[in-house]
Amino acid sequence: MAVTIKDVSKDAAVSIKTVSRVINNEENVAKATKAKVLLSVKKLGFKPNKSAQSLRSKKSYMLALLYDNPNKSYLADVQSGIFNACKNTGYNLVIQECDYKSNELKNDIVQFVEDFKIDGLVITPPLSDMAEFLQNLDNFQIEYSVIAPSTLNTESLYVSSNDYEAAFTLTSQIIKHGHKDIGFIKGHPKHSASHLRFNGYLDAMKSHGIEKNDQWIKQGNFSFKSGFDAGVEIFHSEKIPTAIFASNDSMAAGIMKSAQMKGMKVPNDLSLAGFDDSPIAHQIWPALTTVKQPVEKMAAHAAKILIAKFDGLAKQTKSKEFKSELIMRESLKTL
Amino acid sequence: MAVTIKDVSKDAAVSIKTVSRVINNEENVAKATKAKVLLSVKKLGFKPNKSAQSLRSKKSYMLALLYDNPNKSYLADVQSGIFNACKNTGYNLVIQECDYKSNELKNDIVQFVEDFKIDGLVITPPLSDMAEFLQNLDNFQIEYSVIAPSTLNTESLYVSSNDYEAAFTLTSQIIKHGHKDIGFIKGHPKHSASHLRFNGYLDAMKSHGIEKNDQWIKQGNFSFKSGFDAGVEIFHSEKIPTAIFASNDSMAAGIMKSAQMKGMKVPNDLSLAGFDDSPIAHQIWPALTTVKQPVEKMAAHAAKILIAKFDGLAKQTKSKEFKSELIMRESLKTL
DNA sequence: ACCACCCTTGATATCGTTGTCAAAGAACAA
DNA sequence: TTGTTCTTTGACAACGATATCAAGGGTGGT
Repeated sequence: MAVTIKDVSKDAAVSIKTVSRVINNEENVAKATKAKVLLSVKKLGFKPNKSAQSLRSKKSYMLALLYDNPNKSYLADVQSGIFNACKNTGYNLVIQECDYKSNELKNDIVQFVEDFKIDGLVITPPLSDMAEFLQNLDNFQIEYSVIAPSTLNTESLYVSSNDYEAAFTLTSQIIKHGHKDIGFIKGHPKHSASHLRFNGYLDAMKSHGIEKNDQWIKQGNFSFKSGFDAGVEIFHSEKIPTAIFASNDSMAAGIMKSAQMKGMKVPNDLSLAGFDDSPIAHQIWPALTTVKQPVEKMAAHAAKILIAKFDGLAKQTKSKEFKSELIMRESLKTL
Repeated sequence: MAVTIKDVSKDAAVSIKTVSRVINNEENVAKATKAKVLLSVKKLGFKPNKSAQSLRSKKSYMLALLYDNPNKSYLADVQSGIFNACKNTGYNLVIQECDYKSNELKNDIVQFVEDFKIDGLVITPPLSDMAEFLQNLDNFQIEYSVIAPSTLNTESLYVSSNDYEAAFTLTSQIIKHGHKDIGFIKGHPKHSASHLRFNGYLDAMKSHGIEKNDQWIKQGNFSFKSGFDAGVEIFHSEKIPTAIFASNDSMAAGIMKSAQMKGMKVPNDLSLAGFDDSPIAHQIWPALTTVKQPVEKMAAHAAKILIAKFDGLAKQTKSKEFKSELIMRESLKTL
């Protein structure tokens, strides 16, 4: 049989309530008592029973990851970040796939949270960009933290990245490599990152005094296929750009495929840049110049600020912006 | 306040124990009583409180996925399969990363299962191939089901795939395309799938009366880099094969990169085949001929047989072998 | 010396289920 | 009819924590 709070209380010669106070870090426990209890806890190897705690305290000690994102590698990184953050905190993670287009989404999620008594949600794009959806969570007093939201509400918990800045820098780099004819593939329109990256590109072009060419700017949706299709279209134009910046690596890989199928050589005939540093970025040849975001760290932090709030340590762990890193690889060539 | 068993018992005018019997599908409840209770359950929207059930019955209603596998897309498929299987069963999934090389692995996992009161484990390669590890779980009476184990113990719960057969078929296809000089890249030696696939290749070669060439057979470990390195080595040989079959897609992509860097064209100068149908297989150009395993279905089934056992329905859901499917794409060309 | 107040502690109720065990009723055999 | 067995049901304890509330002891002010 496992060690219970009762065993500890006997061993430490205090009441069970006192043990409870110690393990919950409550105030008003004499230092000596606390030490005595902690000793017994350690000696007996006591671990509180989650079910009992949960039953009595109405907390589930469960976070849920909400996603509607086909990018497996992104998702895997997010998950792994959250799992690491949960380790040794007593919190656990459950994963919930959603359909951001569903009309029932709002209600489904509220139902889900209530059914499983989820303590808090970690929300990924594009759900993190749906203001009405988040508002609904607020109305039901559901706790959540968002990854890369579009509007930085200072009251809510979030982690963000510097997409605009990174896109600006990368575009500037492309320009510095001598390119002027630079195409752009936009990401999924529901993701705020798409707009941030696009604006970074636009502003970099403008600030270097380079005209954009709308024939080379295509709408994609972050999928390989949308990149491929955009490539096919662009290569049908009368004039072809010397470089294309795609808002993520999958689309850049799609463009590369369409270029190679046309007999064009990357980077000799066409320079390419992506975004995200997904595995695909270095598993194709030539490898993609791209921007690496600390996705795992961001996800971990998103979980941490939630947990900190639950444990009453909100002051220590706050919302935060993370910096991305430019990764120069073979797909970008000096003209 | 949520609806409890007490509310239901009042509404149905029976004791709480009877309600408990109904929701747990126990025997010896009169048909009429059962109907009455189910009606109230539905009417009030009663859902049993997990924590209370768990506390009293000593079950956690949690499965854990054990893995030590760097392949994110494989893992994502496995996860998603298990999640689907868990849906509406009341079971939940937690994920546990392990280090298969660790000496403490055995003890760590036992500890983990006891700490979290995990009801059962779903075990993926290469952990599923470690006989001693599985034996240890048996000793501690920990329930588990394995995905693609090396030795098919009829007593244990497992799902397997026909790796040998698929590798045999694919190799035969390559031969039918006119190739005789066929290289092979072996997978991670600790994965039983590696040996099955290799044997499928060897036997297909033999049965078509084709000599293997050991210079073209390299040891890999399923990683992109190991494929790349193997390619570099092979392309240094005096004679170069006309086709290479890599035990997974990542390695095939690695070979493709090394070939392209050498200026070779795939499939004109070299045909390639992979295994797994990972996303990368169709995100490179030319797209890879490969073998698609129903990973998600397999994982779902692995979870199902576990859950069936817990719910006393072991007879209905049994261990099973799944068939893979050959996917012909551009990377394989007729000589 | 006395009282008020705060800090610390514990006895006991409680969360929402399932387990135990016994009782009531039905069914069957003699 | 009577006793035996089986089916169905319910009263109450128990799981292992936290919540409530009251009591004991120390401190400081008067």
